[in-house]
Amino acid sequence: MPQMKRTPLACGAALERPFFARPTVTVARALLGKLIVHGNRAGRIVETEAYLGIGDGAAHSARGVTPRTRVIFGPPGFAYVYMVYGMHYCLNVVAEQEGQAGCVLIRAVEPISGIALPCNGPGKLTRALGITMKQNATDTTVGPIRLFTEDNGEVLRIRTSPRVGITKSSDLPLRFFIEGNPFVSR
DNA sequence: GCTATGATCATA
DNA sequence: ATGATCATAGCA
Repeated sequence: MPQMKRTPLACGAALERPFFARPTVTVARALLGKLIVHGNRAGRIVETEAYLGIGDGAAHSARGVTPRTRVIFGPPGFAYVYMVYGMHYCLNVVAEQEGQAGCVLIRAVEPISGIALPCNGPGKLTRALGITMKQNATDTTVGPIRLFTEDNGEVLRIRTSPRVGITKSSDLPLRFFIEGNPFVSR
């Protein structure tokens, strides 16, 4: 614990709509190091994955609008939550302009406050933050899940790799994480 | 209606 | 490597 000293909680500005209205990969990288807050629980995003639209076989949005994927085609900055394997929830943040598919899976966060469970995996972090389908399709700029910059001009070392746990389009380098961070998954 | 398939995780 | 467990999507 002593070796990972950080400024107490330099919570900066809330992320606004234009932050999310950018290419999905840009948003996926930009979300690293940002703070995510739900109720009294807060963490720092250390690992993300980009899921594109048509053409990305691994993305839920690959085959167009369905009841489930509707939010991914909606306004940027909204939360897309879904259940995987019948027992875990995954949290995404919608990117791109409204009408364009694209979202960013939050894969791991570093606990900052109010967190009592491991956060090094997409299913674990939703559990630790108390996120369920109730938060699906909520607006992160005004809703229960909020995102903030962390005001400590630290320059992040970002690494890239293929996405985890998928079978289609598994060669694309769309996973991003903070190099050396101990809270990255696996 | 029926079935296959997971953007996972814990256990062994 | 395997099992838990269920919403979604595609098809009949």
